[in-house]
Parts: sequence; C-alpha cells; structure tokens
Amino acid sequence: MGHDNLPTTYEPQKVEGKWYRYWEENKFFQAKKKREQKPFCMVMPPPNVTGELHMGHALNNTLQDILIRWRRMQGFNSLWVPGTDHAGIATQAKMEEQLAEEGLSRDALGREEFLARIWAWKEKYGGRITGQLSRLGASCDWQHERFTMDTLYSEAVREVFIRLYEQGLIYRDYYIINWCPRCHTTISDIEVEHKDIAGKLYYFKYPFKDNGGYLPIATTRPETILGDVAVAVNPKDARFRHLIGKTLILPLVGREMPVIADDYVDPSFGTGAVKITPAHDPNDFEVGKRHHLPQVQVINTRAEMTEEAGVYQGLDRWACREKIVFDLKEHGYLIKTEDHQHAVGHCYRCQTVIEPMLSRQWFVCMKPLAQPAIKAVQEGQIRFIPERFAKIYLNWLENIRDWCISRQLWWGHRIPVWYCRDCAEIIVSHQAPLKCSRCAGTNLDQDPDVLDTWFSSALWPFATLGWPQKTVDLAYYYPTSVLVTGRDIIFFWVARMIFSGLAFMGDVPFQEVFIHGLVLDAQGRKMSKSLGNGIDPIEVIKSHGADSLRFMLVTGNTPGNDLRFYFERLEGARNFANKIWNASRFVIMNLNGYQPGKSPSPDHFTLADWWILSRYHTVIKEVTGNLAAYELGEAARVLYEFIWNELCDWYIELAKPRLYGSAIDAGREHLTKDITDRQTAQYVLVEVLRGTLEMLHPFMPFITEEIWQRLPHQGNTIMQAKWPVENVKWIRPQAQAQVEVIMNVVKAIRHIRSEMHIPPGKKAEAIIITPADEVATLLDRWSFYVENLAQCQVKIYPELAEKKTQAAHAVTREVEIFVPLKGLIDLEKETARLYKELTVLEKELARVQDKLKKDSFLTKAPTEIIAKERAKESEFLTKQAAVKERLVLLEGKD
RNA sequence: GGGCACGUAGCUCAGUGGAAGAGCGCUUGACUCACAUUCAAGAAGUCGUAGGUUCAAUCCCUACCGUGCCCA
Repeated sequence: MGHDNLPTTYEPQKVEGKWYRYWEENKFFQAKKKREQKPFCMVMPPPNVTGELHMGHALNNTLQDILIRWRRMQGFNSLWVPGTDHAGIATQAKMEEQLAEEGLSRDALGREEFLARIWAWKEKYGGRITGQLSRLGASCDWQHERFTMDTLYSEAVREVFIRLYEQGLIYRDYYIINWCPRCHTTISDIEVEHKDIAGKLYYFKYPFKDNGGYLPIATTRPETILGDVAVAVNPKDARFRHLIGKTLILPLVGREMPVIADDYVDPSFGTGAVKITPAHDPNDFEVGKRHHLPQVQVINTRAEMTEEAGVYQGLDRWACREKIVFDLKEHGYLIKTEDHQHAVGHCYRCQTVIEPMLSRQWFVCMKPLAQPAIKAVQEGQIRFIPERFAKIYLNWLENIRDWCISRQLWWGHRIPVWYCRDCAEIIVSHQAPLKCSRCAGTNLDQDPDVLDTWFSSALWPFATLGWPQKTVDLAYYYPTSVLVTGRDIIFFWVARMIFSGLAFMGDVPFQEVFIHGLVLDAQGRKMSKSLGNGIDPIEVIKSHGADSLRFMLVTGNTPGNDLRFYFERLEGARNFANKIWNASRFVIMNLNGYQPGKSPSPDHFTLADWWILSRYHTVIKEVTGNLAAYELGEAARVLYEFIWNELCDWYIELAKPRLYGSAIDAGREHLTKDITDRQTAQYVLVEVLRGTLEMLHPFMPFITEEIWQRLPHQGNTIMQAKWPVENVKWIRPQAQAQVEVIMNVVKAIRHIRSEMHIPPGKKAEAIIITPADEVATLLDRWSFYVENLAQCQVKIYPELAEKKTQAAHAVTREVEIFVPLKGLIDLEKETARLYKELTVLEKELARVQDKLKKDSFLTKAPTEIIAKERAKESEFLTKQAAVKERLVLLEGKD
C-alpha cells in the first residue's frame, strides 16, 4: 500500500462512516448463531424513541461499546441488544405541543387519531437516535433491536400485569397520588423532585363552636383550608389536651369539625395544632383514615378549585391562596405570616408543582417484590460498580412504598383491564373480552389509562430476549452480563428490572451493574434544555470525530463520578488521534523490505526492542486488568501514555536510524547497514503498534480500524482480531532498567543543552564519567542511542582526567556528565543551578537519613523498604559529593 | 434531619500506607526528513483544617469547614 495517500493530519470525517458501513454490512456486530463460546450480553438502556442523542447517551453507549468490543475480541459470543423506549409522558407531551402549534388538541383529535399521529411520528423519526448511535460507533446488534411498544413486547407487558394481578400484587385503590396539573397525569413517588422553596407559614385562628376562643393553626397551603375536616394535636401535648373532642368552625366555610388527637402531629412545628385535609395531603389522608374523617376534594386536575370550594370555585390554586389569605385577614382570622423554607414536590419532567390528590389508581404492591431484590444484592448475585451504589439501592428498596403504575395518558401500554358496566366486575385479560365473566353482559369498558413507562422498561432484559416465550436467546444470554447505566436511574429502572427479573425469570437480570456519572458542562452544571448549555454529540463528532469524543468521555472519568465537558480535553483527544495517525504513518512509510509472517530470531533484538516489547506486555497486563475492573479511564490513560511517551517519544526515535539505513556513526555501521536489523525493527514496530491499536480499538474504533487495515495484518477487521495476551517471558525488568539509564543520560544532556542554550543543530560533546564497568559497557554499547537522541558525541571514562571549569555538569543516578562549553559557560548561572540542585539533594538526604536513624524504623519496617532507603541514601550522597566538588572547583577558580 | 461523594499544580482531574502525577494553561527554545493537532527544556502543590492509628499518612480512623448530589 502506498503512503502518498496518507495525509499528515488524520481526518476522521473521511473514514468513520466508511468503516461503520463495512462492519454492519459484514454482520460483525451480530452475535454468533453457534453457542459454543461463552456468552457476553448487555442490553442497552433504551433512549426515547423520538429523542435525540445527548452527551449522557454518548457516555453511556461509549462505555458499553468499549466493553462489548473488548469482550468480543476476547472471544466471547457477544450480544449487545439495542432499542428504544416509548417514553410515555415525554412523547405525548411533545406531540401535544405539536398539536398546539397546529391549533389542535388531543381531545379534539380523539384517542385513535392521536395515537395514529404518534405512531406516524415514531415511524418517521424513530430511527434518528439509532442513526446517531451508529455515528458514535456503537457496535450493537441491530438485528436484535427492540421497541417497548413492539407487538411481542406489549404481549410481555400484559403478561406481567396479569400475573401480578393474579398473584394479588397489583391492586386498584383510592389513595393520595402525585398529580401533575400540566402533564395531566399521575406520577409515581420517585418522579417527584423535592426542592426547597422560600414560602410562607401562615398562622390562622380557628374559632371554637361553643365559646369565643380559637385554636391557632399554621399552614403553608391556605388554599387547602377549604378542604379541612379536622384539626389534629399530639395527645402528649399538654397545651391542647383539654381541647381534644371540642368542635371548631372552619372560617369562611362554616364547616363544623373536631379537634382530634394523633401521634403524627409534631408539637414543635407551627402552633402544634395541624389542620387536616385528607384529600390533599398524604399524611392527612392517613390521619383521616385513622379517624374516619370525610375527604373533601377542593382542587381539581387542572389545579383549579372545585365546586366544594364554594365561592372560590374556578380559581387557580395560587390565585385562590392569595384570595383566601386576603379574606381571612379581612375577617380577622390571620394571626401572622412568617417566611418559611420548605420542600415542595415538582414534576421531574416539567417542573410544575405537584398537587397531592385523592384518586383511584392501580398500584403494585412492593414489599413482596422488594424482598428478593434486596437479597440478590446483599448476597452478591448482583454486584454494583462502584459498590457504594448498592447501599443507595438497598436503602431505597428497604423503605419502598407501593408503586402507582396507572397514568392518565394515551401513549403507552393500555391497562389490560375491563369494567363491566352492569355488574361492576373487573376483568383482567390479554385480549378484549367479549362478555363479562360474571354477568355475561357485553357493556364492557377498558380502563382508559396506560401503564407507567417504567413498568414496561422493567422487563427490558428478558422481554428483549423473547420472554414470555422460552427462546434460545433467553436460555443462552439470560442473565445478562452487565448493565451500564447512569446513577440517576437506579431507582427508576435498575431496581425495577431486578425485582421484575427475579419475579418472572426466577433469576437476576444481570450479574453486574456498572454505574457512571453525569456529563456536566464546563461550569459543573447539569446539561439541560432550559439552561441551553447542552453540547450536541453529533456536532462534536462532525468537528472532531467520534473517536475523539469517545476518548475524551472515557478518560479522566472514574466509575460513578460525574465528568465535565471541556473542549480543551476534546482537543487533547483529537491530538492523540493525530499522534497515533502519524506514528502509524511513520511505520507504514518504512515497511520496505518488511517480511510478513517472519519473526526474527531473538538474537537480533536490540536493547530497545527488548525494552519496548517488555513495556508492551506490561501494558497488555495493565489494560486488560483495568478493563476487567471497569477502570476504563485508567485503561485509556495507560494506552495514551504508552503510545505517546514510550512508543513515539522513545522507541520510534531509537528505531529511526535502523530503518533509514544511514549510519549515524561510521564506527557502528554494523548496526544500521544490517538488513536483518532493519527487518527486526520493522517487525517490532509492526507487532507493538498493531497490538496496541487492537487494545485501543474498543476506545477508538474507527481510527484503529483505518490504520490496522493499512498495516500488515490477518483477518477482515480489527474487530475480530484476538485481544492481545500478556506473555511474561517478554517482560524484562533488566532491559527496562538499562533503557532507563540511557534515558536519564539523554535527559540530563538535553537539560544542559537547553539551559546553556546550545542550538539544537549543534553537536555537543558529552563526557560521561562512571566507575561502574557495567554502566560503562552499557553506555558504550548503546552510545549511538544517546548520541542520536541528545545530539552529541559521547565519551566514556571511569574518572575525570582533567577538571574543567568550562563545562556544564549534571549527575544522574548512575553517572556524572560534563558538557564542555568553551567560553559559553556563564559561571554565575552554572553555580546558581548547582546550588539549587544541592539544596534539593540535601533536603532529600536529610529526610532519608532521619528515617534510617530511627530504631523503630529499622526494627519494624520491612527489609526491602529499609534496603530501598539505604540505596536512596547512598545515591544522594554520591550525587551530593559530585555537586559539591563541582561547586568547589567553580568557585575556587572564580 | 439522614446518607453519599468530592476538596491534590493557575484550571480540570488521575493516583498511592513507604522519594507528589497527567492534560490544558504558563515560561524558554526549535517548522529536527511521522506528526507545529509537533518536539525539547522549565516554573508551579504544607495533597481542605485539626486531632488520632502507624516505624512511616496525601492515602486508614475521628471531628470540623467548604462544595455537590440523593433521600425524607
């Protein structure tokens, strides 16, 4: 393959689409039909079918894609099930907005027509988000794509409802529910967001019927006074004990109501006397039930006052509040108002203040379902990563309340319940019954409501695999391996999948739950539509490439923690891609004479070869280990550093002369002229680069495929390359240590060059002093490396023959270096530099010696630590002596 | 009120019971034949505060301060 067509800058836009099509057309994403290998399965958290990809999706799917690509390369029969969710409230709300723009409403349209419109919309735009996932590189099996409203999926939902009903775990009852007046539906407890609001606490007089006195009460919601049916006090509260059983007259309304005693009342709050509104407050509802109080509904589903509110009927709840306060004040009932911070429930979707309301709804009885779900996590059948999320999960399930599952929406799974108009029988059935099972009447009405969207997504891990049918997929892939999801939906989704899986499959839905954080903006705020601070992943992909976005999202991120989106970091990722591109370009351009399939004899490996191979195998070990521990960011970091700081900065530089074939030093021609040496370097470069690209492939799938295809390789795609396996026989600590000696020398000479402003083009002389034969031999054998990398001529002596002042001095762990600089040495500067070094050395030395002086250290610390400290001491002493001697010389001459 | 997380270089974040790390930014020098989306060198941190455990603490424990999130 020619290299003329390789531009110096990597252009992701030109390659990403091509490879995704290639992978898809060749069915590389599809799980294998043969079930011989071990399975690895994930189900994708389904995004809203009509939604668009946001950064949260990008992060979530990047993490999943990394895992699935890695496991696939490891040889697991891997299935990643994609799909979308019908997202009841969100989708319906969007459709209603659209209708409003046309001057229409859902009521005007009617249920059938409304649903037809949503389906049409879904058909038209439903593929958008999946298309966007493709842009990201998601290697999910599109043959397995599911939608929560698919016919078969709907069947599973009905099956679950019916089974739970038959087990007595689903019931219909009157209860205080959370009503969103804007979404016009009930929502469950966890869909209510409690926010502290600066409100007021109003104190009113409630007069007694039989004398002129009054009982003071306090409330934050005066509009609910109209629905009051009692005032409660704590039975232990001495202030009020004598009043229990007396009758009060409700101001403005004139209703007679009792003073009751109930433990629920907190004597320290307000006046210690609490007005009771059973139809509009969950606690009051309970109190009302205990005391058999009536329930007076004064606020309707539009959050306006009902007929029961008398003259206030038709007023909006807030307007009514003002009016009531005004009227009570007029009539002398207002005692005072105080500023008061209190938590107010808001709809998680539209942020409207929730109205607690008495209503008849369907509920799932949670306690019996929660028990096994608690046990599964406690006993380790499911592991949370990071573990702390298990506590959050358990705490929630242990305090679980029944789940309100009916929603007053049209878009969703219709509740499979019919009511007989003639005998009020309730019929639960898969299909519409023809006649009543009790009275045989035919006047049947289906419940108008639909199920909470999460009721259906709770079945995702098994319904997508074919449940309730006993499919091959279900038997093979269930329980799935790991669920990857955001920490914001542990309650909504993770917990519900777990108890559903246990209830219907008799087994956990996944073995591990990998929780990630949220993507925040640069200021650390949550990305949101209302703030307008969202960043569109597709725009990022267009400008920087999907690989850069993925790499940026995965690095600098630790499990469970949030991460901030920085364009600077995105650029860093793009630069990394470019770095890889150019390193590969270098290798590809230097493959003349490369012999495929021929591995050189180990005799031909140079020190550099042993070193990089040793490092490479260490990296394999680290990356694989990090992936297994879900430390994806750490794995990415290891690869980044290996590629940039070792492969590029050192190995490629060391390999250059061997490849170019031009002798740097005539005396060492044997090193460069040797065709075998050239081929050895090529071999090592190709092996290490290809293997590294393979490890990087899960993180940056596109660029790695593009390059891999251009490198000598076997197979059709990097996706199917075998994941590199660490081989300890290649790990050579000695080679690593030796290269480190050389690197230290190179760095020291470069440092001198830079400090002394020796022009880069100018060759310097480097006199290396070392009494150690071993080090001298090493540096002599590979002086060519030092000369090449530090632009100098190396001379090695056991000791300094002539003490020169006109030379810059450096000391490494192993050697002393002098760079003679005739007339170029600024003695003052050099002396200052040495003093600084001496200070540092003395500080370090003092610390080490203090340690070594202590008996407790010598007796209690492990021997290897003591040995290490002693080695440090002698090293510092040597260095210190060298620097001191140098200073004496320079200052003496001065 | 309860719980959890975080507090490390100017910024954003890794990390570890035994000599403080990266990226970006900053300073200096260089268009060196893979790459200026680059290379080389450098400055920069009482690892939130106070105690405790330990031979040894940035890391473990306790309290406190600050920030964020979740639950009630």
